[in-house]
Amino acid sequence: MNKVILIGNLTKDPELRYTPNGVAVTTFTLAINRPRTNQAGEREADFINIVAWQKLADLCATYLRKGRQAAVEGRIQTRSYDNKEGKKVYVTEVVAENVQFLGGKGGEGGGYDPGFGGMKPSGGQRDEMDAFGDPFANTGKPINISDDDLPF
Amino acid sequence: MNKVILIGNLTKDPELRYTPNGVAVTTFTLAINRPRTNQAGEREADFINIVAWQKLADLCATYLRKGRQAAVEGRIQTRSYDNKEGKKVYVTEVVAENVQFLGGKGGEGGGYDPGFGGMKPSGGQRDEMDAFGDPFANTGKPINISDDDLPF
Amino acid sequence: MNKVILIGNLTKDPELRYTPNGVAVTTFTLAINRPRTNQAGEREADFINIVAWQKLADLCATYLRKGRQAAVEGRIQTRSYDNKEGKKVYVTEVVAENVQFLGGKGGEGGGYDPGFGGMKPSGGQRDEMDAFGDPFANTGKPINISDDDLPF
Amino acid sequence: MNKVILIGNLTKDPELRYTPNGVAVTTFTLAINRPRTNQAGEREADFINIVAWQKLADLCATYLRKGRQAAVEGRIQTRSYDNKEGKKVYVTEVVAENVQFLGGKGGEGGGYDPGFGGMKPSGGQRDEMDAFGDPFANTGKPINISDDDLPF
DNA sequence: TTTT
DNA sequence: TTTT
Repeated sequence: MNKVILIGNLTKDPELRYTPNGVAVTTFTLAINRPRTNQAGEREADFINIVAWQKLADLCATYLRKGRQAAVEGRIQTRSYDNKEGKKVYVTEVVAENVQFLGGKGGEGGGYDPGFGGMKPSGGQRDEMDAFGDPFANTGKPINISDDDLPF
Repeated sequence: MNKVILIGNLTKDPELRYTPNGVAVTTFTLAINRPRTNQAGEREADFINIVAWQKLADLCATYLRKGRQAAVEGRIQTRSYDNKEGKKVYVTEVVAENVQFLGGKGGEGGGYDPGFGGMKPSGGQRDEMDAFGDPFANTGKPINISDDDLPF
Repeated sequence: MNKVILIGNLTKDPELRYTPNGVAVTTFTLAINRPRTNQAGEREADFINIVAWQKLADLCATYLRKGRQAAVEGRIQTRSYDNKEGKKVYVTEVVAENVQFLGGKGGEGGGYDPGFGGMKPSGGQRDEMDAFGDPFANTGKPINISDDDLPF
Repeated sequence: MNKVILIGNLTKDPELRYTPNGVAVTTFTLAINRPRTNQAGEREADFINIVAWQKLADLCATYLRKGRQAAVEGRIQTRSYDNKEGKKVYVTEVVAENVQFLGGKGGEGGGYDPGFGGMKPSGGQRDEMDAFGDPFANTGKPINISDDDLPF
């Protein structure tokens, strides 16, 4: 059993990308305020990285924005990848299995314009992107997720 | 809301240590098998680091051993600390709020002998340890947990 | 382990009452829409009864209203009581341990006026109520909760 | 969101039955000890009814027995049916989505012999049972579950 | 109607 | 007896 349930607010707009095989992945971070203040009397938060795949990736990219509140059900996942120095980096994140969009404290709200990074490639576009060598090139920010990481 | 529920098996014996102020902390890792095999047809597991504090730290150190099965209820926590190169390292772990010891696939079972590293310092011993300069010295393995990290 | 996490909307205003000993209890029902339609193609909901005690009872009575959305963390409880025909009635409900008030799709919103039923009795008032014979009399709707049911 | 996670022990052997259309349903009750004693100093337990369907119903009927320990993940469901006096009866139960069989404190253990009530009807047998008028007749204990209650 |  |  590996169950996680979180309610928090997005620290930034979600980022939708595609694996080399064209599978949609969106990532975002939830800020969750701790119930108690720390010893210095300050409110702290945990910042938890979330990964959503496929149809759920599309929904998150469409409906979530910075500041919005969401409930995420999923599981904790540990991965490792080799960074540019060839050193193994260990990552812990939550793979979303279900996301509920809540009323939220707002964010800048408004329409949905994912820009280029969020554009869902059709089959043709996807091929072109693959030809590009780097399917993550559209955002400039690799997330070190490959098709080996597909959780299905 | 930040809720985690895990059932898994310990990868190693738990490690009980003390903060400079003498607060008990035990850490261990749960291996949780993924329900599905990956694309190569292999069974994979997630390895999740758990931290327990105070009385729960003592219980975990007493009753858990490598291979034993446990159910952990807690919350995900993100921390950062500066490593020896002065670089910020980000850590994600689960702070246990409740642990249930399950029948488990065994482990080597048997008595409880934590050795020196697991010895609970009395007030006097604790003072001596503090005088030692490094309360983590007893294990030789700092876990980069300080009294600032107390979750209570 | 007995953990429940729910997000839903209140079917009615919460009801705040007091046990004979003057302990605050509030009850309400969450409607939670099922993810899938049934075989007839209709959307269905589950209606789950929640009980909150003491300070949490007060908070729920203050901040929740019909239609508002809330996240409830708690545990399932089974109780039985004898109805007026002397027959044992079995009840399953969720005892709230934590409630988060979400933005919600509205409700009629607005100010907080619990009326008499929600008035927290001071010590003196409480005595008078006890003298009344039935501490639930203020609502006219006994909920068959006694001081034996206190979960603490 | 409607999530339940339980770890408890079966009060009796599970009961496997079939809907009129031949869908497997197994029901059992988990006893979950409360963490604290009540005001009289006694240990109490909650008794929670679980329903599993289809393949999971078969697995539960095969692997669970009175006394065995199990972890159940699922959701709370409310149903109503009309009893023999034509009165609406409200039922709250947990629909299992995943069940993990734990080591458990035993039960009488041993082989698997479901007897007649647990016999999975082949297509032909199922037809005969349907012809019987009451698919629940094999146990003599209707559970008031019909094909309308299928959660899929 | 209850389990360890 | 039900909510959005």
